[in-house]
Amino acid sequence: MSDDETDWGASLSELSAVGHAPLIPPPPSGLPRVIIHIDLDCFYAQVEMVRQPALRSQPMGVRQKQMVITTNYTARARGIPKSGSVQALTQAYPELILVNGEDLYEYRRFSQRIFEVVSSMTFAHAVERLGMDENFIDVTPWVHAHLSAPAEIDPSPVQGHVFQAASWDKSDPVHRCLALGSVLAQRIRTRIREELGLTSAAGIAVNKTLAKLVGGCHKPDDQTLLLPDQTLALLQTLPSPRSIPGIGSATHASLLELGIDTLADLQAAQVSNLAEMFDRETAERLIQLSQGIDPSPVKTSGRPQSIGLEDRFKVITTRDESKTKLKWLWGRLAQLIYEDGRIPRVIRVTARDQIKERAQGRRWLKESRQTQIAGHILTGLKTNPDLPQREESQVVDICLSLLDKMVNHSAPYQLTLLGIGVSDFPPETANTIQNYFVAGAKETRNEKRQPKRSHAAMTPPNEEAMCQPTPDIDEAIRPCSKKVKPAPLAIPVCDVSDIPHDWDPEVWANLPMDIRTELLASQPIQSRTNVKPLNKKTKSIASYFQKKS
DNA sequence: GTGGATGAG
DNA sequence: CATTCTCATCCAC
Repeated sequence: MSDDETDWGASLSELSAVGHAPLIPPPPSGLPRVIIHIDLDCFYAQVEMVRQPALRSQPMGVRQKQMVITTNYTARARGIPKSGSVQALTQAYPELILVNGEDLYEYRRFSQRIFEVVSSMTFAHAVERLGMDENFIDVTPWVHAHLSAPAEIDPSPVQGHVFQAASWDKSDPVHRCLALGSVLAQRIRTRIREELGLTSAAGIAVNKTLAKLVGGCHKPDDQTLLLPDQTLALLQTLPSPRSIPGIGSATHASLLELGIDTLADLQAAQVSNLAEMFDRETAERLIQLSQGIDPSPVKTSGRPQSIGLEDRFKVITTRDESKTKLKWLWGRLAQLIYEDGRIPRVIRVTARDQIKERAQGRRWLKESRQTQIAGHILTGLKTNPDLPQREESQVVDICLSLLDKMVNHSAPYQLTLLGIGVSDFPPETANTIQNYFVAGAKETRNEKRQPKRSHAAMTPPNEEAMCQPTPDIDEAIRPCSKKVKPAPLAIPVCDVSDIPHDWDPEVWANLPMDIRTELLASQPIQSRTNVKPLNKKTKSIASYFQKKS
């Protein structure tokens, strides 16, 4: 037990990745990983403020049905909570302006653009999305490359806060690594603000869990660095094991059953203590997480594996109402599939039946049914956001037949949720580098489409019949619902110092992200700072856009 | 492959 | 506590 109280146990395990060989990427010569976690401040509210700048000075929140899911910092400065029920908040704070955020369309777009900005600045490094507004970035290679610059010339000042700064040692190479990470984090956040007008918070640490946790120390619009030797100090500030990302309500409940109430209890636990409720691997992971040890790699997020829409409502009791709702959902989903550009092979319908829930004594009971969908039905979405009439009714009929598997229309039921989702996209073979450079092959690439129209103005069908209409509070300040489209995002030019010197930055900047990633991935890391001969594989492609000198 | 459980924001 | 509207992962079947 005494070894758990020394505060360098965690950092040691991080430094030498022994014991986690299968999970960890090859450890960079004794130095720690450097992970940045970027978290947008009250994301939905910020997006709405960008779309409507007049909202900036107002206490404002974003509403979905009867829930206020986030408020802006103007509201929070007045003591308004981050979230709550519409009822409670509007009663206590009549000045609070609410914007409807049930349609995630714009948030999705901003989220994609944030990912693009981050990816464009971090080159071939892994960027992993978490939800709409968070990104993990493994910047270890960049840090490594810049660490080799003479330390005396570049003392690499820290950007932002250092958690418990007293133990800062500028000559410690581990501290220097993290300091470099903080410099990059600051640049990334600045770029997100410049390009998109959004502020964010960041955490810099040796793994994902710690980066995320420490990033919460200074919000909004600021960043915090965690030194490995302050890991336990940070963890001691957490009120409960539930505060650890990865320990959700179910795991927390299981821990409580085992008599593990506090984080200290979990830190001191043995795998054998947890064996009743968890398998060995999970038990080990939970104990490690409680000690700030997290070997999980930052995974590169690709395109989504599924796209879905759900709508909750007061109640639906007939097949006809369901059909109307499904038609409306499908119309919106078709637009999203069109913009994605890939044709899914599976379609899924989700439903929630209050009567079934009560019968089974459950608080929530979501059911879903899925089926393969014949290729020819959806191919129209490759070129058009709307399907031909025939195909559209085929899709709606398929959805209804899936619904029929869940609800018995000859017995009473009360649906309170319907959703449609698609998945099983064919693997993307069109994005290979060969394909891109083959003459005339450009059109075969799976380019992301420009959105044609916004669905923000679309309202659910028969909404008045199916649910109590909620007064549009935001209409009060937005009498003319002017569609504010965010300016198209130009992929920013990289820092010249960060790409090989003989590559033309302008050409580089105009290359699609996947091509850049492929090129840099094939590029030895040292060549970003030192000139090295191109290897054979890269040469032929790289020569296409080398500076003509 | 299907559908539910869990966890994330 | 879940509320809302998602998306990913894991796992029994």
